[in-house]
Amino acid sequence: MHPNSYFIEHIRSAGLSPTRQRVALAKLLFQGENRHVTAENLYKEAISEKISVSLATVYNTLHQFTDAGMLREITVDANRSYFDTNTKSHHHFYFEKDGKLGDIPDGMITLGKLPEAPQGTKIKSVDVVVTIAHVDNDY
Amino acid sequence: MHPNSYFIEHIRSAGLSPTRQRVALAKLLFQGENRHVTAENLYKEAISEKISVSLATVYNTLHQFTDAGMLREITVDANRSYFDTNTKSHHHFYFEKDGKLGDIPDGMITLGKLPEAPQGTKIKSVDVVVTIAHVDNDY
DNA sequence: ATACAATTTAGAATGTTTCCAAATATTGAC
DNA sequence: GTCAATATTTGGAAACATTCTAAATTGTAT
Repeated sequence: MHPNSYFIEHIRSAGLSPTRQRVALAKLLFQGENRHVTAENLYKEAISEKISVSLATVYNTLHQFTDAGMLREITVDANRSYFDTNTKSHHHFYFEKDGKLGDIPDGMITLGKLPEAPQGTKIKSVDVVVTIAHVDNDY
Repeated sequence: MHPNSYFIEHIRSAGLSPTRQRVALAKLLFQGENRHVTAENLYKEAISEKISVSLATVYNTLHQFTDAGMLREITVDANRSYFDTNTKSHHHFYFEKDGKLGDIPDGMITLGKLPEAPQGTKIKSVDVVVTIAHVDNDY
């Protein structure tokens, strides 16, 4: 059996052709633990693993995977987009110092009742971000 | 009494000199209702009100006001920073279609117990963003 | 294999934000 | 008020993430 068939299947079932670069990126993203990546750092990782792919393709692929529900886009910082391989609804720590994201285990935050969405609209997402900063010794 | 003395005082008490442009921007921001602005749209508003100020100064001023606790920066979109004149802890709707923010009235969302911040760090903020999208008629 | 369609690519373009060094304004001392 | 010292403002350049574009390459169905 092809060593990549799992990833190829994953991509196919999202309605995308399993191209060389999509398969390679899917391997980086979906083998192993859940991950939080930015386009730039996934691109650098690919390059350092000798995967020949362009930055534009990394952007395209991240968006295609997101549209296909394989990734979830997370907004925690006004200057960068993060993509989370865990698409189940959950919340995030954002460690300002190093720009890293962490998952908040399910159940650790409980949201109360949500307001209704106005007519003709729907709630697309509810995101909770707990931003963690260093303590400044303000004595 | 100087018509701007309220704003001048506000700026002084934040430890900033009340320059022409800071006073003018403070008037736009703090007279009337609470507001959600981006640097770009505050800049355009200032220009259309014949306030002579540069975009760089708008950015500087928004950050200085934020550092001084007069504004709160809100991250809802990966491409733009929003600043909220309401610095009390509260949450937001984000209307994707037109890039506008709305406040979620206090009490409409109740957060359960929060996790502890790791050693040497503290929770800087907890932001809840409810993103509102248009309903696509997927029939 | 071939042909048509989809994807990838490098580089240009865009949009937001920050940086810079020069010009201007503000402040505090007299 | 004037002056010198300091802080602020400014336009333009630079930085950065992201999107766009049109040409080249690859994938797919036959």
